[in-house]
Amino acid sequence: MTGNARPPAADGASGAPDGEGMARLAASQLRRVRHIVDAAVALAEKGGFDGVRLRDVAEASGVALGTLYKYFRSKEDILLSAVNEDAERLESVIAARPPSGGSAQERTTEFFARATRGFTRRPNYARAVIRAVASGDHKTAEKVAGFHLRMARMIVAAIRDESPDISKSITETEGSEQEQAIVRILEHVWFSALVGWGGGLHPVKTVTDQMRTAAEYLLGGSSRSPER
Amino acid sequence: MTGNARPPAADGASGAPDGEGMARLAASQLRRVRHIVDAAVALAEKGGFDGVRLRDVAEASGVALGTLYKYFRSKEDILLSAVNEDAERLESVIAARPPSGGSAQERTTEFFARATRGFTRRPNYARAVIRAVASGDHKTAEKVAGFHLRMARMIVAAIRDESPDISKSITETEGSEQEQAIVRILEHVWFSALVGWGGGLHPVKTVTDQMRTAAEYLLGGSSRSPER
DNA sequence: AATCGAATTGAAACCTGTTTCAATAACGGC
DNA sequence: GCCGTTATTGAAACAGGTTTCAATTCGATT
Repeated sequence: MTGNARPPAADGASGAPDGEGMARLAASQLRRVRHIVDAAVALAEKGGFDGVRLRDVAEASGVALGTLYKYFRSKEDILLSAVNEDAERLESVIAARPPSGGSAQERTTEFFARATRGFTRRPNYARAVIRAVASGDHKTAEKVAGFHLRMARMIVAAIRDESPDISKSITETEGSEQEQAIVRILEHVWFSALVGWGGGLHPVKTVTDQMRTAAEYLLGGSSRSPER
Repeated sequence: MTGNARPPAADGASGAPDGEGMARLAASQLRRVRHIVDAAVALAEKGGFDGVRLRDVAEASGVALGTLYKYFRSKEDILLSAVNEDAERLESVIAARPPSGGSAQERTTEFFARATRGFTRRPNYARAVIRAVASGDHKTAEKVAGFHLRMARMIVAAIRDESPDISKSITETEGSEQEQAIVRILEHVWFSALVGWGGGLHPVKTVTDQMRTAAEYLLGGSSRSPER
């Protein structure tokens, strides 16, 4: 009886590690995972979600399909790892040079403008990732939640005119009740607007415009009752 | 030379009709389309998106796979037809008994509460439909856009304390600039919150709660700068 | 160096969405 | 009722995500 590709479980990091759970892997394994994600991203940049053929990912990253499926639960899972790395990088960039606007509203608008620009700079990859996030797969909920938490941390920082605290690991939701409510809405609007962009409903500019509008309503000072 | 399943094109209603484009079909064809959608919905109620196996849909609705693909471009397309019918029905219900709250904020909150309740009453079906909407398929963008337009009409009606005008066909965006901006944000929040629910990130109650919060910020009178 | 368990491989199978196509049935106009 | 056109069927093929598994390799331990 030769070993199966599946670990004997019992360990929480078994099923399909990554993110924090990837820490306990040997160097050679980390290298494999890295290659897999890199290959998937490269293919996504060229051909979007459909361009990421797992057989190609496996070949390009020099592993067998079975190995790929040992580390990732699905195609979406790989792309979610990639977008989580993106978010990490974004947070570094934001921490190094936080939004500079004078008001919370301005800083938030600037933050989303920068995030959107950076993200949609590689449109095919962006669409692929959006589809992965939107797929609503329960198996990948953790990674999606992790992404949300990191985004929330950056948004709260922008509202407060602070730098996101990169050193802290992300476990809890950031901010006061009210801040959290605002942040959730902003995240919803951003995500949904990106889905609309990805689906061809509107151009990128619409995304940043709508984020500006949302920031006005949520963080701007003026009250309003809509006029026809 | 036997006829192919594909019409000779040249007509806008060719590729894959439905919605308005479905009007010019013969009665027997309408009946087929109806059976297809019904079968898909029934399967989705049982097994969600994955439960809708097109071979089963075809068999249950008594048509061949080729016929199914003559009327619909994809699995998502079928589910989008279903959700558009849902939206139509919802609009009838709303028109018959519009949200009764005293303020725009209250009516809007009530509207989304009713829409969410009705929608998530069949969780598997709802998740299937969410996934179809979120898939971001360019080929189905029209149906998604149509859904958005109808939702927008209902939301504008709720804000204005009117009944949605069912008689009017949906072509243009409703409402003033400002109303449209608010409506778009509300739609984004609703959609994204539903995606989160569908992906197991939070319970249904979170959806309605977040809609209430969004309505407060967007339609409530009080200005605010978030307190920590 | 021998050894044992875990990781990896390679190749095939499986499943389901999608496409294709020749044969057949249904329909509308004459 | 006949005819040409269009719709439908049935069955097969294709594509790519996912699973499976016996054989092999790797790595740490001794």
